[in-house]
Amino acid sequence: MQNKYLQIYREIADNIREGVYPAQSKLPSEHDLMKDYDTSRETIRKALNLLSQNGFIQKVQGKGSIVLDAKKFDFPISGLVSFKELAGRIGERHRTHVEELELITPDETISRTLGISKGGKVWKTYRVREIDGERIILDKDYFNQTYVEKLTKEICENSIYEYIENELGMTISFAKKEIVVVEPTEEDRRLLHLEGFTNIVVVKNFVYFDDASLFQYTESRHRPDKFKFVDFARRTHG
Amino acid sequence: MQNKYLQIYREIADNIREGVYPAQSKLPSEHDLMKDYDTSRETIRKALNLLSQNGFIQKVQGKGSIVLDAKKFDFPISGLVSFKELAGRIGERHRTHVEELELITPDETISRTLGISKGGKVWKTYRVREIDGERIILDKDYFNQTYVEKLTKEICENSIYEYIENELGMTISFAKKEIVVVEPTEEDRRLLHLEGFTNIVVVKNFVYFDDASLFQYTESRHRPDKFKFVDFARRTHG
DNA sequence: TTTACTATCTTGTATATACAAGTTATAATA
DNA sequence: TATTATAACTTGTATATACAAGATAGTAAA
Repeated sequence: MQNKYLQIYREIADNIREGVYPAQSKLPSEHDLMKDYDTSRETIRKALNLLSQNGFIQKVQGKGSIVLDAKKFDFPISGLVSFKELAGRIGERHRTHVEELELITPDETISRTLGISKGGKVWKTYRVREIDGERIILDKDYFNQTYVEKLTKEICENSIYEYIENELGMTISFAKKEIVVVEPTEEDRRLLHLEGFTNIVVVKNFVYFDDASLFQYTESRHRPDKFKFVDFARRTHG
Repeated sequence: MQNKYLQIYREIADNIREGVYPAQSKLPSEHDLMKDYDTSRETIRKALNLLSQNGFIQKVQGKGSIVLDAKKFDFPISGLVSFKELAGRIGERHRTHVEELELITPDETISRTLGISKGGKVWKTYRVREIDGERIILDKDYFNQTYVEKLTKEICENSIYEYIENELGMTISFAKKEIVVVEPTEEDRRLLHLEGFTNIVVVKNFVYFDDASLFQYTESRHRPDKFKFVDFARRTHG
């Protein structure tokens, strides 16, 4: 048995996704949910606040919790999900080609970004994501070897995040992302199908564990016509 | 006097931005903050959770709250801020050209996106954002007249959000965003400086009030070389 | 009919308590 | 010395209470 409030969050989130609570309708009141789940109001409120943060509902004082349109969930790359999780969601035919995999002594740039000390090593892997026969995304990943000791081609073909979380037992927690548009390099042109494209979308990812240690830097290089980023943002007042 | 927890949040956030709590250091424990702010632990925890959500700190059970690198705050367009707020932050010389402003009967597409009923009207405005003498962004805004009755050139040149929040007294609450890359239209080429660019970054914004009513649809069209989007994402487990 | 009030329902804020669980430093033990 | 156990300190979860504040429906008064 786990967290009560997380369980309630997931149950209500599923209900919203499945249309049990349709968009524009209202959730039961906190008082009613208390009785439904046999718990305290604060626990219900924790679950509702999670739903609000993640764009499922909008709480209005005095009225209730309004269900928002959950189209949010054909999200391509917002949030922090692995390509495998993503591909599973969109349900397309996809393949991953591991183009490079080696343990390197990092150059100045990578050393600084990942905070590698003298003599420290880094796992580097280039992976091309193919969807419906087209090579669309080039993922350039760098892992601090202090945290990820060994990588294999099999792990890279499946899911590195799955390996890290399930095998190594680490908890991936948060990331800072940066999206820019640049001209493709020779490398991009060699590895991706870029005929006729003069720009490429670069998503830089700095990924951290639970304890705020930075373990991964990734550059995800997308063909512009297949790129889409969806986000949910709340306005902070003051 | 306002919210205690919001005040505490802002005070600690400012302290982090100003380096009073440097990156990688730890905040005082919840117990100590309780005493500092003469409040209860739950109130402190509300403030800390806000800081965590917004990428200021990482909480680690048993250890404390680790301060993260607050570079987050040279953000160009993540979150939900107006161009005026943004430009104020980056402190560059900017100008806004109001290219179009009229009350229209919306076409099918706009009607459907904004949920306009028969006979309903929409304020449409095109604004070009000039930074350091270059016309870089084209903002195409559509406002449901039900919520925004009247717009003037002066309001559009200053800040529509400021007008809505301060004059109309409405609370802008959240938005769904979508980022894609497309080929520029003739209109883009006419209004922006696009010599040599074959792509344009389109940020679609669906903006909602407090009570979950959709009042604005915006297409922000950016010259790709000047575009940058920064985001902070937490991984949701399960 | 219209207006104003009131009771009631909703969510928001602040506080207090209890215990669970993870971390760390210290002291006791082998 | 090295290991183990303990105590103290940290954050996490769950509960209960009280009151504030916004929304709504019904009632009473003008």
